[in-house]
Amino acid sequence: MATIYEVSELAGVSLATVSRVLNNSDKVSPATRAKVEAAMRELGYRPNTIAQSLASNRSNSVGVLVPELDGAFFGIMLSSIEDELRAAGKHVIFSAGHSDEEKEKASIEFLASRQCDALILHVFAVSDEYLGTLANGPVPIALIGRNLPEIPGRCFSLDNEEGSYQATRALVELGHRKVAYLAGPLWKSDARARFVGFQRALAESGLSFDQALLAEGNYQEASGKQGMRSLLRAGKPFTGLVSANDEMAIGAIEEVRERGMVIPDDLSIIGFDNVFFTRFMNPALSTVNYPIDVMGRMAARSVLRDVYGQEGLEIRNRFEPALVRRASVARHAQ
Amino acid sequence: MATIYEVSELAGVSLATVSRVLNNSDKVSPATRAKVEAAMRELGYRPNTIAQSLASNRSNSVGVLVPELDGAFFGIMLSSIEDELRAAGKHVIFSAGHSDEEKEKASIEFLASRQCDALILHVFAVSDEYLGTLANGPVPIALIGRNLPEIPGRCFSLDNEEGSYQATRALVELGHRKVAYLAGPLWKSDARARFVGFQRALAESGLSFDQALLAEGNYQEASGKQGMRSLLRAGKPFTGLVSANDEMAIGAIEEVRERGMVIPDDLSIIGFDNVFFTRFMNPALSTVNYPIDVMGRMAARSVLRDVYGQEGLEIRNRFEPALVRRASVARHAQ
DNA sequence: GTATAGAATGTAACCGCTTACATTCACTTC
DNA sequence: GAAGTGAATGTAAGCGGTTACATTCTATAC
Repeated sequence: MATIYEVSELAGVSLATVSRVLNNSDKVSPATRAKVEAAMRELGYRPNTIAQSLASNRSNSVGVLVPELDGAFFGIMLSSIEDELRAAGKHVIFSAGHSDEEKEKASIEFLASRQCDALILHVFAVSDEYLGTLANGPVPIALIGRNLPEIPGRCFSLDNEEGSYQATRALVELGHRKVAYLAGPLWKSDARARFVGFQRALAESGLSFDQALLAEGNYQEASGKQGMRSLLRAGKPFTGLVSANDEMAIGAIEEVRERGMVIPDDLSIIGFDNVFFTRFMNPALSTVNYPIDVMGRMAARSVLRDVYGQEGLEIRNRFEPALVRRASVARHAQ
Repeated sequence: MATIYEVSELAGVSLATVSRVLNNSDKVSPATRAKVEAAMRELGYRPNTIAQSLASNRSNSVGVLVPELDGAFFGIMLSSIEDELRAAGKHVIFSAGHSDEEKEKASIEFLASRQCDALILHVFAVSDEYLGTLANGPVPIALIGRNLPEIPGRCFSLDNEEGSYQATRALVELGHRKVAYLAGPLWKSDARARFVGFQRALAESGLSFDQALLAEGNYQEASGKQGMRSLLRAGKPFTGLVSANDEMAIGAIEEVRERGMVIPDDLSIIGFDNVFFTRFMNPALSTVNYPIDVMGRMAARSVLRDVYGQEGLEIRNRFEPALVRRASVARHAQ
């Protein structure tokens, strides 16, 4: 691989001049620029990004941490982040935190040790305090699905409470008076917010919340199935179910089916997140849309703006959920 | 951030010695090693990976190119690759090729310009010739879902023909005599192989292949729906459908449903790939398992072995598909 | 014609590490 | 006791760029 030195030789200029045309900065006369570019072409020269990084103290890489690399939900986000950053000539290093505090910290360590210029994190397990000190450290961070007062401009979140409020309202308006709730892990802030929205909708409709109609899961399919089993076993009748996310809703549906109940005739179900395969289900699952793709894109833009000094980027920080009505809910005959 | 120089000062040794304990190579006396380690700890020293890369001419990063970053299928692969490589202290740079020749080439260019030590590619659009010259270039590549004679040890593939052969046989054995085929884009080698397996199973069962029962799609949902529409419109009756992948099968199912037909009573359907949500469908989709996760892992290991000199890794190159029987197929009453 | 300013280009130090080679030093060996 | 040996450590030259500062050159003003 040719180096900048060889290019300078061939073009008959100094290293500095070649570097200047490379960074098309400063003033280089059109004539020398042309000479240098010709030399680069002739040698098939491509800058060594590692050397550039070392000299400029900028790696042009941003680290992205998500709970899981697979999974319907995060793939979308990864995709939009990569798309946006790649277009700006930056590259992305991904890592998975597996919703475990130690693993999340280890991954952050790992990414930081990789000289990332910035980190985009979708984490739950680490504390606000930890994130606070991290945010005050040398490498800037952006947060998806979480708010940190220290860096309001680089936090991107959805109004989770509003989302399940809408979902619950939809069920109530269809005549459901007994509505169960399948909660996410309540130590996670978003799971709590979603639960609050559910309760608020109930209260506003003059319905009381019944502890026996609550089950807590971990956002995964199996826990949804198990949650539904415990709800049914409790014996309190209900005609609607609001699930804190789509995956648990799927688990719940499996359980319901195994008992010979049919959806939505015997039970109306509504999920949250609008992961892509909810459309494919039969009946298609009603859910609440979570615009994770644009949120990822916005986070990417915020680092483009704050870290790389790019200007004129359109950025939004707060997002509104939107109800997606499909066949898994039906009117309840009073 | 502390540098190796400060560590050497504090420990009272030379730069080289610090570097030696860092790479725990060579012989360093236990005493000096301890001194150095203490100094590193005291300074909170962490090596600058960029500088290491520049000096050692090794970036410790491997580039991974997939058609799409989102999507049920590739997420699994990304996940296992990251897992395996991360455990070895390497990091992964992902990029998407979008099954487009120019974009795939651009992504490969991009990854190579990032000084990746190796590339793991899941590509279709670029030619064998292009891959051949790439493989002879300076950066080693590994291929998933494709074979290149130049690098047999770093190609990882599934016997696609066998997979659809099995799927088709399964339908035939259930009494289906009229079986339609929803092909992938036939310019892709795997789509062709799958189609061949279908034809072979038919021939072996003494059934003739009817051109009117063939539709070609692009592996995406919408094309499956459209393919099914054209099959139905053609008017030739059939009781079974083999789809070249699961996503198209989903599209086909939508179309079928809209016409009031029920699966599997009116039509038995079988897909290919066993993407995770096939389980969630109702009825659950029969399919052919594609062990993309272990294939990704194996590709990662092959670069660990060939590029980073790691030994004792268990590696397999060829994989066998396996039929997954679920509720979307039923016996056809003769 | 000389002084002077500003644009274009060059010089060289540095980024933080690796590594070939040189040096030191404590033991053996005869 | 001199010479030889090998392990531990040090020296210094890169790796391929960036960039502050110095230098050269040209055009303008007087």
